Amino acid sequence: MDAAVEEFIERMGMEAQCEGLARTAARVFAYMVVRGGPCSGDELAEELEISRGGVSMSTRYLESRGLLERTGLPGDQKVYHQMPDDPFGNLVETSLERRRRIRDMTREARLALEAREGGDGDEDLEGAPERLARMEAFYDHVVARMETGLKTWKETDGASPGFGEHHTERNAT
Amino acid sequence: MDAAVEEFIERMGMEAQCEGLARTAARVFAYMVVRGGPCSGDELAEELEISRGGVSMSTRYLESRGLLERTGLPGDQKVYHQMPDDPFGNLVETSLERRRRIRDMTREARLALEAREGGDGDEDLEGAPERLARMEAFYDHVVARMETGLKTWKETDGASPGFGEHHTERNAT
DNA sequence: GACGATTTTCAATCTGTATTGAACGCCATG
DNA sequence: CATGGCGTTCAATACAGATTGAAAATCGTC
Repeated sequence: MDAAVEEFIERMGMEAQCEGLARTAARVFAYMVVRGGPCSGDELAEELEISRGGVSMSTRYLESRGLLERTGLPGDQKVYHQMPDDPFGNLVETSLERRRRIRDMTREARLALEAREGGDGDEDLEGAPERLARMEAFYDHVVARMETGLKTWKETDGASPGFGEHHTERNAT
Repeated sequence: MDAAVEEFIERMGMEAQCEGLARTAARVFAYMVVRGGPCSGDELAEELEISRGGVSMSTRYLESRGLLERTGLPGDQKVYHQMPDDPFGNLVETSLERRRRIRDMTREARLALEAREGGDGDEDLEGAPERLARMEAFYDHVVARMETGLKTWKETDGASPGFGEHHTERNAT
């Protein structure tokens, strides 16, 4: 495999934790970005030097996040993997969901604090509702921006060539 | 400690990995959002039930990311911790940096691939530059939006009360 | 419906990272 | 300049989660 590609895959394996991807899954994803087209599990295992079980785990997980999809090739009972139409848009969904959760639990904490008897029982909590409200506002801002950002991406991306057509050299007939 | 606060802290400890925070550091951060004001290391260790060493590690790390700052109290040689002016803005910087790195390494991989002799040596790499370019465009989009989002946050946040004034009850004189 | 090929599952293991706790260093004070 | 109080460091440990490999399930085919 090309050295530049290899480095890309390995580095992606290290960095993509911020997207909530385990190292192996990230490497599979990176490889599939380069590879694009239908690719068997054996191929992945061999190219990335991971066990067949690991391939199964990773591909299944990537699918569940819409970062990979499976297909078949006529005249071949193997399962093949390929990039879905918009893998990157789907990549955001998870981070977005996490941030929504953080925002929600911040709000819950604030509401619980505000609901307590008016006089602050614990004086150390002075101003806590305000601080939580600020954190909530922050994550509201982040979530809102991620949502609109996702939308604009989908619009501009729809125009681009995309991963849609895979040169599925139908080797049957 | 208030049950709602405790839950907030624990849940934050679980979720904040997406912000690149270790569990303990995230718990300290969450506690400090609630607590706000000057807080000694001993207090953190006791409230969060972590070792004194762990407190030192976490606070040091949070400081390095601008999520916490230290201060002293007159008539007290202990080190106190408090929230900086804009902890949340600083929270984004790291995710932003990570995404920049992913974008850059994607570009590098693409350039390396394009630089190779015109005729694709490996036919499996057909379309790879285009796919990498799309990933690059995605991260460009993400990075750009995060940058402007950070700016707008700082503008709106500057108007809010903020963490600025801590009721540092000067217990001297 | 049995066979061969392929994928999935899962218990055991491995690995990286978080956490502890005791030793050390530092500083202010008397 | 010795002492006490804190903060930091770091080697040892604990732990969570990733990875493997072999057994089991699945699927298509004859």
